[in-house]
Amino acid sequence: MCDVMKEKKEMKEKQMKPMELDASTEEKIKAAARALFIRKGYAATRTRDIAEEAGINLALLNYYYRSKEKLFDLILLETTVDFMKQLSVLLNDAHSTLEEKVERVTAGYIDFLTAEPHVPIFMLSEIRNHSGRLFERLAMGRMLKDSVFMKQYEEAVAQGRVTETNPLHFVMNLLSMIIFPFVGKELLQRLVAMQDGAFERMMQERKRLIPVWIKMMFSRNESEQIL
Amino acid sequence: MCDVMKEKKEMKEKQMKPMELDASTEEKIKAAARALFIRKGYAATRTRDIAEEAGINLALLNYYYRSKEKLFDLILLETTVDFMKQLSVLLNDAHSTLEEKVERVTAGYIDFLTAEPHVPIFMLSEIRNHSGRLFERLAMGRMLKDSVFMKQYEEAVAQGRVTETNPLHFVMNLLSMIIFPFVGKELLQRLVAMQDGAFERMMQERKRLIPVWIKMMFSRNESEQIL
DNA sequence: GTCTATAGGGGGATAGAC
DNA sequence: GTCTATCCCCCTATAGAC
Repeated sequence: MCDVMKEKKEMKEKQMKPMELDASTEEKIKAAARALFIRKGYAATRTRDIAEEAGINLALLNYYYRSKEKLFDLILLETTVDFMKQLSVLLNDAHSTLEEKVERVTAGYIDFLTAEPHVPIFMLSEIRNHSGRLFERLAMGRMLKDSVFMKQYEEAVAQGRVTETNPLHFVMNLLSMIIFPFVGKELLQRLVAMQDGAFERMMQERKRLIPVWIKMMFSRNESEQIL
Repeated sequence: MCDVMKEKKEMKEKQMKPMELDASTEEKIKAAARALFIRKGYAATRTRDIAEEAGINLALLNYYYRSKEKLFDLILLETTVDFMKQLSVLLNDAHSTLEEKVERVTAGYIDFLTAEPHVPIFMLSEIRNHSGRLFERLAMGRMLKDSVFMKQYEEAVAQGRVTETNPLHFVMNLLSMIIFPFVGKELLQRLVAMQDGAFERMMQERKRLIPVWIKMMFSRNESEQIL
């Protein structure tokens, strides 16, 4: 676990605060910071805005989180870990087939990104600047390699059910088709003239379509093409 | 044409500067600004850094471009227009087939993004904040709809050669598979343990693979599956 | 056109009262 | 724990000399 989260945890334990019904000041600050950082990025977010959004005073931000940067690191890390954990859980379900995993990853992330469309671009653009110190200890280097998904994929290749032997292309294509439309929404909506509702409807369609496309791309058994 | 570019053009014409072999001060500033804005974004880039990168004095930035924001608007607009024009030219070539267009878009953008990997995330994250005033006049709403590509796509649908009838899914999938790996590089490289050279090699592979995948996804004629 | 020097404002952080 | 007031640095922009 990294410094930021460790400090955070110790702080919590030391204070022994009881669970409250309405969010504690500490949580209100974090929620406000998360909303603003994710929407506008680190550099464009002012601590004064965070305080206002949280309905508290600026000084409290430093009281609880020491500095803007420490607060940001916490949020970037939590957001990324949550995002990866979601993927990890789905890829390591021992009771689902390869096809079912594709369906669940697709549906799960499309729902998540519909609710939180700014998360991927936030993660991807901020990791570029802050990754060095933050993600070294995360050790997700073997997350894909050691997954149940990977074992099933290798089986499918061995049995000749799948054509492409590099599983990274498979994962890349799956994540691309799921995530990119949300990242590129602004541009895609301008490329064609698209209403706001139309985009959301397309994304719901893609829950069904992406698994079919993936099967068409990688399955050797052509009779399985459903559409 | 928008204000930013118009002002720029008038400025140039008024001054009647002759073409020089080494870049003019004006161009040096713009080049430095482009490199920094694209790499770090608007808010995180300081005018002092731009001046230093350009090897000139800070005051000259304001002399030539009035303000940081005007300089930024110019660069965001130019970058976006260049990016879209590249696409527009390829999609409107009257002498290439649908399949050839897919191949050329793929190869063209993979080469471009290999050289300029930060461009898409820059465009996509900054358009979010600055789009309002900048892109209204660009009128790219009919760019796809009026293209040769679209006519060929509709023909292919009418002849039953293509399954998916919504061309936006087609374009979305193509652009997703091309662009997303560059946008998500940092995360993808951490998801698996990947060397630096490995990523570039995969992207070169994808020049060949993406057109094949697209054909598999959307072509009704299964015998065309080459791989 | 290009420089130095500086004005002017904004933003992160803290001191100290309550 | 929470507030007000304030410090101080840094950044953009400009005045004015050359």
